[in-house]
Amino acid sequence: MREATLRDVALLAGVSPRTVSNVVNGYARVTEHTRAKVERAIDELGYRPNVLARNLANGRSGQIAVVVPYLDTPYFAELLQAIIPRARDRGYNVLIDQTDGDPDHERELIRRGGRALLFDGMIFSPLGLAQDDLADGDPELPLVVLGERVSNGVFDHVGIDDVAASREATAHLIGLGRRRVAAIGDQPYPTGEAAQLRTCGYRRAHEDAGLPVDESLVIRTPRFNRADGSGAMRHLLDRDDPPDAVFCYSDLVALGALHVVLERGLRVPEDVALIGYDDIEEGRYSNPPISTISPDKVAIAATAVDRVLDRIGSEERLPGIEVRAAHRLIARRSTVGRAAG
Amino acid sequence: MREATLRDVALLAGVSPRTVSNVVNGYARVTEHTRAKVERAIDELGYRPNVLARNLANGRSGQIAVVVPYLDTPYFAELLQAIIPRARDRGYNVLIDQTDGDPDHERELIRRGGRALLFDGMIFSPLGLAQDDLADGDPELPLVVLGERVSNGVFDHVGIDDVAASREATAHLIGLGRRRVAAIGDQPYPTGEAAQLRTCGYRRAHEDAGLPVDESLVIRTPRFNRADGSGAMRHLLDRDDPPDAVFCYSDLVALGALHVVLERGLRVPEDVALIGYDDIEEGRYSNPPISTISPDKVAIAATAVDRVLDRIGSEERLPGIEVRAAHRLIARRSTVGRAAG
DNA sequence: TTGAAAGCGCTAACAT
DNA sequence: ATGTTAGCGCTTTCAA
Repeated sequence: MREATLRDVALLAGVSPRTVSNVVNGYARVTEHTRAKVERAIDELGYRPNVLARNLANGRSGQIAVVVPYLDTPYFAELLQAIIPRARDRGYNVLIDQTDGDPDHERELIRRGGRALLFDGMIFSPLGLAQDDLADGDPELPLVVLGERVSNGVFDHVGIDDVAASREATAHLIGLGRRRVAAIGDQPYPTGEAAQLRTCGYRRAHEDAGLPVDESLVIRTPRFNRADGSGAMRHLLDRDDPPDAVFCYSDLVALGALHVVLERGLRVPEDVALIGYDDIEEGRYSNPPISTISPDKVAIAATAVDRVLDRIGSEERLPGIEVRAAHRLIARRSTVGRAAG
Repeated sequence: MREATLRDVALLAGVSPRTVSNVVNGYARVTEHTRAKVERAIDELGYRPNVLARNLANGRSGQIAVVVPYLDTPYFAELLQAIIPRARDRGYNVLIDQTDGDPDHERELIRRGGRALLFDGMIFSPLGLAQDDLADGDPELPLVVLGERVSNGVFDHVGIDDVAASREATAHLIGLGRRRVAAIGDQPYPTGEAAQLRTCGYRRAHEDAGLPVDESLVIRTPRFNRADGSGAMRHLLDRDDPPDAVFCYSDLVALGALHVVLERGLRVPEDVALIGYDDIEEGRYSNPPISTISPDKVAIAATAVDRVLDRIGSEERLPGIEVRAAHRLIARRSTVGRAAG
């Protein structure tokens, strides 16, 4: 049997479609009597509004896109887990896209190529695109950028203070008496902005302590994953003068590095102390658990969702704002040893 | 400026909307000449079809829902990473939903409550719903169920042979000379079907080897996560007669268990051998890496997507089929020690 | 092969 | 407070 339409309900209840619409959407005031009649008709027919028709009439899809480089990166998975319910609470569905860091794919998305109108706004964690590329996006698209970029006044940006956090992480290692602190995860201009900010914080911490930076201890990696961490760590341990501590630009990098250090029969943190970034659950269960920079993911998710929906709901084009979420350093056994319990 | 519509293109090209539609969709035959004219007009106006309108006219959303209990479970994240591109290749978007294993939420989804018509089909990994509950779903909804269930002839089911895989995993431990093999992850009827199949395989392996099952070594856990693995392992190690090997019903459980074993100063695999299930990347980087049952995730994803889209495309209601994907046992250091390299 | 026109089911401006 | 009605932009039947 055909699905009941709003019109069917109106006919059965003996009112106009307009009134049914009012009841369904909670608009305007409707007499208690009328409302009851309409609701009875809705139940009787098992009426469910057709989202597709509503979308067309509204010119809105009721969906936001969340674009991340990799879905199986725990940090993004944890972030998504916070974003989805937040959006749902506000009546929005989330469309997830992974780009694999492909610049063309990313560019197409912010231009709303292809699937135009499928989403009303976007939360975007760019990887392959440089700051300037973001300017080419569809200026009508309500956009919140996650991560390390700096807002250019057009879109919003939500993230933690990467320089400060990296400085703290590095200072933590130096404060533990380490003198040869390596960094794994630097990336070249122009796309590796997140990485560059972290390297900047790493340098600042050295300056603060009056220590020189041994440039050969700053290792570049293509991504922030376990394999990159392992590879870089192997390289570092093959040296005649290996580091006694490493600041890793993600927890995955730290876990990859940890794997290699233990494999070589070295001890963590006695021989090499390790600190990561992101505070993913996996880092709390590794052996030893890894110290890390913990960004307030729930705040980041909530802010990003609220802001993109505000933009969608607003008539005027809102100016881009910059939001800094909180972060804190969590010291675990990979830096402080048994002292961390 | 307003977005160009199909009508605008038709006007400019001097043809009817019908013809433009034919060109855009590659339908029917269109004269080379007409097509060229239309295409020129499309370029000139920067015309992009309005997906919302198309959806309404077609009565299709062009989206499939993928419903998983938890997005931040690496197994699901890895599966999704395979599902999304496959669906995209076939012109479909993926809508991701997480249920937290909430039975009501799951029930609502398979009934297409609320957001009816938002998706044309669904790939569903149930957790809170029992086999019988699935029968209440909207029978019109093209549905592919993932995991352990058995198809009831209405929907499709894609998964590996859990009993066989669990039997292999347990046999692997027994074959290594272990005699007190525990199992972590059993769950009670009626919802814990996946778990029960694994327990069944565990028992079979004992029968095969002529060993009795010590029922007190079969530990129930609410979920399959790290914390459950840790808790259960603590419980087992507190006994006077702890096990010398553990079959864990997921890699996360195994990682949680591993954490506890090492924390107590015991050795893996010398004191306790551990094997997991799912072959998530994390298990390859733990120390030691964990042995596991590796399901063919790419095949599972591809089969599920293809099947649900076939159902969507088909006029008649297809009968439910049962698809078994391949799996294999991967022996790593958590069971075979240094021998695994 | 192409045109004309009737929906798809809902929203909202306008009217009462 | 409720009814009337004209779209939203596309697809597709029916005619030509």
